Amino acid sequence: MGRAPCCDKAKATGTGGNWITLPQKAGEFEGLRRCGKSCRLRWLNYLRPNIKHGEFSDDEDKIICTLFASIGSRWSIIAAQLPGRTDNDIKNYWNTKLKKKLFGRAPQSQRKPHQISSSPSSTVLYNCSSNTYHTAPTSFSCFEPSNSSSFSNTSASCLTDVSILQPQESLFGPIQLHQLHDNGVQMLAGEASCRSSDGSCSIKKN
DNA sequence: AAGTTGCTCAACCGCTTCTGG
DNA sequence: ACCAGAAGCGGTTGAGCAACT
Repeated sequence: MGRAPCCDKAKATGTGGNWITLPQKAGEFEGLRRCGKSCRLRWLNYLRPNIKHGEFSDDEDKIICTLFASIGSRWSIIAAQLPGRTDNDIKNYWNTKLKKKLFGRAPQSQRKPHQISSSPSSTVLYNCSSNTYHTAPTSFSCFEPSNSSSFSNTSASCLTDVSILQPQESLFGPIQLHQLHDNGVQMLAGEASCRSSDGSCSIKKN
């Protein structure tokens, strides 16, 4: 009954069984005291082959920021765009480093442990020319993958001054991209969308 | 050297989603 | 349509370590 065990799909990568029965089997040999859920998590986040450990690259930063701006804290979807990174990894990276990088930090005396002082704004702006991130009151910036329509291409380049408007209402529907000109005029520059089925995102430039 | 504070990240927890009976 | 049970997901915690005083 129920969903097919994820291990059926994962046999090729080594779990080879049912997460619920795995700790029982392991316990027979090593006295392992873990529930199946913990085993699954440990496998997914740490033991799985091809997991990348270590520093995130600038490209990965950009992709995380862009996807967070457009779909929010859907870490599994964001992780799907970053081969070798896990949702837990990205979540931790966002909470401990990237958020500070984006939103700045309050004086240490005002902070409690494990707390980010400034509440995350729903908007993120990336300045292509200075290669920096900052908050913006009404718009998002986004990146355009250099030569494909998929974010799986990590060598993203900028669409200068392009903003995604009304992101909250457009989680998976098409999001209009507007280009801001020096004289303040906004021109429709393209459309971005994410598919809820597989979490892939794409940008179509006009 | 000892105590305090802050940071990182693996793991936990509880809720949601999915799927076959 | 409903239920049961398993996986999936995201928020949160806390141990261990580093930096600072």
